[in-house]
Amino acid sequence: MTEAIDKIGVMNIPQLRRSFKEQMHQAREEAIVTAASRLMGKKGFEAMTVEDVACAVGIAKASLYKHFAGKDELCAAAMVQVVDRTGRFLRELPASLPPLERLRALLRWLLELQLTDEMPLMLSRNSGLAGPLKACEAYQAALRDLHGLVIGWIEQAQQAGQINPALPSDVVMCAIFARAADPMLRLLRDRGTYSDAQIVDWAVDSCLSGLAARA
Amino acid sequence: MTEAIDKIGVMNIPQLRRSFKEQMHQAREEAIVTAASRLMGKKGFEAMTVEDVACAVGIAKASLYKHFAGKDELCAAAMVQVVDRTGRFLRELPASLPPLERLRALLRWLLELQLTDEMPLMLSRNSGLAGPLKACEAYQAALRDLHGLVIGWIEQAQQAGQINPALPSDVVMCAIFARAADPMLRLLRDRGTYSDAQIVDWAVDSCLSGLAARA
DNA sequence: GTCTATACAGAGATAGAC
DNA sequence: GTCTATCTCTGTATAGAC
Repeated sequence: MTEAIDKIGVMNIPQLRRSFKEQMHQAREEAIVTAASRLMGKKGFEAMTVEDVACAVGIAKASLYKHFAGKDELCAAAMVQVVDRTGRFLRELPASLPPLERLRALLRWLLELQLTDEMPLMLSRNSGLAGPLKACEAYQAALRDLHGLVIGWIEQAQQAGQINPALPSDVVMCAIFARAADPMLRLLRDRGTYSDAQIVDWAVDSCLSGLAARA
Repeated sequence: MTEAIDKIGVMNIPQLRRSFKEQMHQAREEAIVTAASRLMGKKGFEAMTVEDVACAVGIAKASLYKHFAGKDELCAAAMVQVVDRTGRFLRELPASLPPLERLRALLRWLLELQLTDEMPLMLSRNSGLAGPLKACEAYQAALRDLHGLVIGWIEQAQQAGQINPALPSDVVMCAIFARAADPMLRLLRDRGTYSDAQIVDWAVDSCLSGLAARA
């Protein structure tokens, strides 16, 4: 009996422990990326420091470098995460939702990401992360994936006469994705007169109306 | 005779030389601000260094500090300059131009500033200059001035049934000014498929259509 | 893998001679 | 007012003990 247990132990525990360690490792990495994402959303890529992230997670700066080669890689991982989350959100939309409503849902998602100070999907102009991100294959692939999805909906909405068919579909796509870093939200919020919900409504509405088919 | 000349000399030359010096001083400051403006447009506030600016002007970094107390003040001056230039442009529009066309001209101006890599009128999200700029009275005053002008045109266009009267005029204003830092331009330009002129046309058009009165 | 301590680099700002 | 040389601080990244 004890032999049997020992055997199980010998056979399995090392594997279990290894798996456990890996889970811990991955959990820690996720915590780091999430913290980086939040800080980047609040302060921007340049202003956020690696130390900030380490503090937020509760580890030492040097430990962080065991997980990520540097600030660029860490932030690129954060960008990949937000693109992936967006992709998941889009794929979970009810199958019954018509293309135009999918686009509206995407717009709202992008704007809310920005307003809640999370990592916006789009880098703002002149971000120092733009270069490293161009070289990050994981990011580029995730983005291409999103683009394919969205372009499809746009073309359907154009065929349905809801989106201006005179606009190339990639122009429409850029117009929508650009809202993720639209300064309008901050401008309006800083006025202090309107609620966040109201601001998002206006932004969604004016964007889609601008792309709608004309009479 | 020599006495007379001397007298003129004594009386006027000091004044002339002083005026000359002041002109030089002002010209140098303008050159500095202009260089800062360009560099800030290209690289952004954080990435641009004071040394960059000094090099571009052809002076030493320390000399620059005789003109401006620091980087913040220098960049604030650059922002004031671009706001002032925009104000001049708007006031020079032909008196016959109807309000909606004035707004269109403003939009085009803002977008072209951005595309030509000059200092955009709007800071992009999370710029480190945002704080200092809030404290800069000259900037705030210049901006208020612009706002008053533009709000007036918007209300006229609303009364003429061209701009959606359901939108508060300051919301329309924010929507327009935000285009100055709209990431859409960069996104489209990076695709490499369209000309700058085409891009600006689409951006102007989709923005104004989004704000137009609905059927 | 985590920590403390430190090296290294870049950029803002200043000192002091001319 | 301009210059060269320097200070100082901050932030990325690494060394080395445990």
